Amino acid sequence: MPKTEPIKAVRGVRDILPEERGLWRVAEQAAARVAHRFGYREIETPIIERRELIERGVGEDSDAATKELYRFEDRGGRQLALRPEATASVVRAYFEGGLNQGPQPARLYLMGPMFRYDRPQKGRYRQFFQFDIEAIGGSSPALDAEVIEVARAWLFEVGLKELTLELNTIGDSICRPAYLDLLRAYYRPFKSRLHSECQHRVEVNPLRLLDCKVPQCQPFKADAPRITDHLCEPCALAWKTVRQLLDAAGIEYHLNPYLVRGLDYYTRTVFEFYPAGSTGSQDALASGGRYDGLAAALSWESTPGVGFAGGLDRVTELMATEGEQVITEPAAEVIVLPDGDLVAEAAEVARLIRTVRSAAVDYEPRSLRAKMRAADKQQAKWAVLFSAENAKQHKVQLRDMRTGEQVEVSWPELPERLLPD
RNA sequence: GUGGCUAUAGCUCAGCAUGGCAGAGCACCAGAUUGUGGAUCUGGGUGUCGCGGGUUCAAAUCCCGCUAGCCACCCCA
Repeated sequence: MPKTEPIKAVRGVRDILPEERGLWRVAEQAAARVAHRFGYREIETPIIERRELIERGVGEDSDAATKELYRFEDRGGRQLALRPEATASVVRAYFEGGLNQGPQPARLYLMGPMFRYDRPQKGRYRQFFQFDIEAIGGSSPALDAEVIEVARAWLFEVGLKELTLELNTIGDSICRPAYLDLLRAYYRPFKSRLHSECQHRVEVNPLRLLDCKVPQCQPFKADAPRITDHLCEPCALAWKTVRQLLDAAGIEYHLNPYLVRGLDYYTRTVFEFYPAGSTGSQDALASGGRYDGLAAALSWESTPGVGFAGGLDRVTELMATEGEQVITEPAAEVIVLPDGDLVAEAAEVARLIRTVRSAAVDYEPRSLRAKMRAADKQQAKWAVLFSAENAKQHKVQLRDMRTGEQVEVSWPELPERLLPD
């Protein structure tokens, strides 16, 4: 048979191997614990959705929709997409599942894979995992602060305490249009001195001018009008309340007037958590904000909401570099090493042991020495070995791998001898 | 989508400038130990040199294309 190229994983995705999986479980369990502590209930939504939901959910002109979306047509000709984030799906499920009829707000959390077709590098994958929190059906600024507190509590819980919280508000549909006009008016005279994309932004999406990182566009930022000076009364009050609540909770934050969301239905609070000292935007561990216009953009009844998405890939990466130690339990506590081809007996012995402890059988046709070495490598706590003679008498040699002590035990005695302390 | 760096054993990497038998350490396998792990010693290379083409008597080495990883952009978790 001609040798052909072995089949590898597709670009930008990866396996979480057993050794690494323990660390992930720590991050996931912390997320679930924190979510429950704040009264959030778990929800799961499909990773495939109608393309429209996704496109309208992330903004049809956004990068996420135009160049990063995994889209495909199914066998029935339906236009589908892999979700690049969870919020639109959760909002859809909130209405479809009747959660809008229950107590408000609905506090929901979700964990799962998201997909974006962008160029892979460390901390950025085409399939990545998010911990997602959404509080839908409530407009209180207290929920904004709560969601930020949940994000922080999670990061704290997994040992990431050196954090920077960037915070801003972007107003709402009442006050933002007027502010955008001011911003446009301010930038128009400089338009020719901006880089090409920003020239376009002046008319189309002036908010994005504020977080442009191209050097030639920087000089104009400092004197640009700030949204915080042009908020309508309700937005100003909400903005003040959020900050007061964060202060009261002892949560430090850094006001960043250049932190924006480029989409119309994002409103008021926006925030991002970074590891302390980080500069790159690709290091964001969690980010979120309020999206009072999203439900309407999806053609559901207008409903406020706020939430965040945290990146499991980046969080576990950081946990590992911060030296988070995860005790890896042995795959099996007891390893049964039969002599020769005493397969049926070995299986029976293992079955008896499994009433009290995990047990695996070494069926490989190799020397006892090799099997012992393998048992040692797997950090088994006990080895159970027996010869044909032992098997006939329903006896085994029970060896404590830590002390090297070895005793002869009859089959019926095994569970008792191996009882967990 | 743009620019740059990289790709040799399971892992970390040397070899490449100046073409000439594919290497080291760790890991792995076997034995010493007459079937009982860890320590030690001995032996074993387990490889389409990322893939495809080109130049050459000869290519891991030089040239071209592709793929993948990493880095900086774009953007995001």
